[in-house]
Amino acid sequence: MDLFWVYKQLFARYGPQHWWPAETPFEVIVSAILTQSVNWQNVERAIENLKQHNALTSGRLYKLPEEELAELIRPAGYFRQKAKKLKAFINHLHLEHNGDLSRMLAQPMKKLRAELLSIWGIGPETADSILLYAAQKPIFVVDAYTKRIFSRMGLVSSEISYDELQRFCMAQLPKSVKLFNEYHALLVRHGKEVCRSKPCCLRCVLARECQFWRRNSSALGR
DNA sequence: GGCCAGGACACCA
DNA sequence: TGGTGTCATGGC
Repeated sequence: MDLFWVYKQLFARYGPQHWWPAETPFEVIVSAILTQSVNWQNVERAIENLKQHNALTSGRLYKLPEEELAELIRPAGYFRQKAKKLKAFINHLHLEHNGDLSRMLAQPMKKLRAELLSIWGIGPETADSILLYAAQKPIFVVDAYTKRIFSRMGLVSSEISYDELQRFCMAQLPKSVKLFNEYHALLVRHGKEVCRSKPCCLRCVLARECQFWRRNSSALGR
């Protein structure tokens, strides 16, 4: 079994996901930070608050006091921490790139990734989401769903690190922005919808490839 | 009322 | 390098 086969199954089942659900690269970055460990619906409320207060531009966020920002993003959870994280990013953008996001995102992928990871509050997944969905760089975004689905299928250990899983995925897929965009979105869709509980394989399009299904197929009535 | 959601960081050994 | 606690809201 290869990862491209898995992709084709997911795409056949769910179709295009049209990610990232945001209107501008800046909105991608803000929502990528807001969505850390939180339901997307909560992020949408926070984004809506920012829009209503006309605060969803780097210039406006730069001037907005951290306490006010925290109140606006309260629905997204961890709102004090996330206000700090957003401020850390905005301050970096203004200090290092004079507020010019396009210039920042135009850098080579490796350099930009290192720069993003150096900003407080941006870890590997957030950095890669920004690289892929805001900067259109060909990098595979790993998240909890990726690890859960692939380890449940027996492809990797559930103990695998972020970097190892990313290398595993990128080693067997063409380096395509379009593919990586859709693949990550499909894994999230599948993870949310089906592969949440352990005996997911009763409804899972990947059932026959899934180690859990193979171990329990008789008990599952197949 | 408990559990979980599209993580990251601080602190410790 | 790895384990644990912390950050916090909202839906089910």
